[in-house]
Amino acid sequence: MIKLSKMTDYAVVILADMAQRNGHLVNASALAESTKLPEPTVSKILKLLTRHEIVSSTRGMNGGYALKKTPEQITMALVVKATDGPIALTACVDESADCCDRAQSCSMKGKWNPVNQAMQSALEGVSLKQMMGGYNG
Amino acid sequence: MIKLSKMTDYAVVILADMAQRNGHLVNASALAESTKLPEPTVSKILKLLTRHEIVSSTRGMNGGYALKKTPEQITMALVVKATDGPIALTACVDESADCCDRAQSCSMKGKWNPVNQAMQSALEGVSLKQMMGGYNG
DNA sequence: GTAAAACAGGACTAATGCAGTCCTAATTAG
DNA sequence: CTAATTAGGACTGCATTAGTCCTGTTTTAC
Repeated sequence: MIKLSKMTDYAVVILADMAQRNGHLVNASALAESTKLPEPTVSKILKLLTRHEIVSSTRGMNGGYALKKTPEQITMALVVKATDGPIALTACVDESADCCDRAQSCSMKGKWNPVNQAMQSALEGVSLKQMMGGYNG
Repeated sequence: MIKLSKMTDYAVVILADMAQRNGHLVNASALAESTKLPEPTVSKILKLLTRHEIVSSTRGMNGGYALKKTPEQITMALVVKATDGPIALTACVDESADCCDRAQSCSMKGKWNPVNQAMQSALEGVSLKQMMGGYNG
């Protein structure tokens, strides 16, 4: 089964939780407790989300995290990119790519683009807000 | 990176090769040579494709494989299902699913459906023929 | 009828990648 | 200066996947 990593799954749960907090700072351990996920894992994910500017972080005592975008602006494409890396179903994303050791003979070289793009569009079409639909804390 | 398995990748290469042969039977070892892929692997993939009725097989001496559908009819969704199993980005495909050990507390339970469906549509929208575009053996 | 060619199915092994944890450094409030 | 908190990265163990191989079944040729 094509699947996204648990990291992405967790990231969505964490972001949904943060979205309930109206921009207030929350630290990693509070989020871990609230989501029932292990703290080191939550921490790791928050770092990834921070690097990709989906959440903002504040260091030091009384520091923590907050959403940097609205739930409408946070698409699954963004989250997947942050936790799983670039969205592409194969390494062969363009004609020139050194996709595999069979590149010379591979007749499919560069032909995966339509699939990768369809995939990316699909993920851009779903926002955090949509995924939270019906949820009322 | 979200990615499909190498099996799916190989499957497309194999199917594209078969599509060049105008319905003639080809055996596994000939396909292995033609695609430069290892024979046992090619064989394994052909068995999967046969079970999912994408190719037909003929046993016995002078047996082999042939496409059972036209390149237009063979969508990426079909191929992925044959080689990777059901198309779903998470195990949490519906409200009732016993998706994980945190099902009770998971606020995202059942919310992945839009993403899974968007994904499936994306893969159904790309056919083998499209991927072979521009290829002239 | 026997042997050879080819597919069917499944068991096994090795390697890869990911989840998860932990440690050290940097930053800020008090 | 000390405590709280994030930043970054290294390390380990587990799970999944790729890949191979073996045994059985079917069909054709002689």
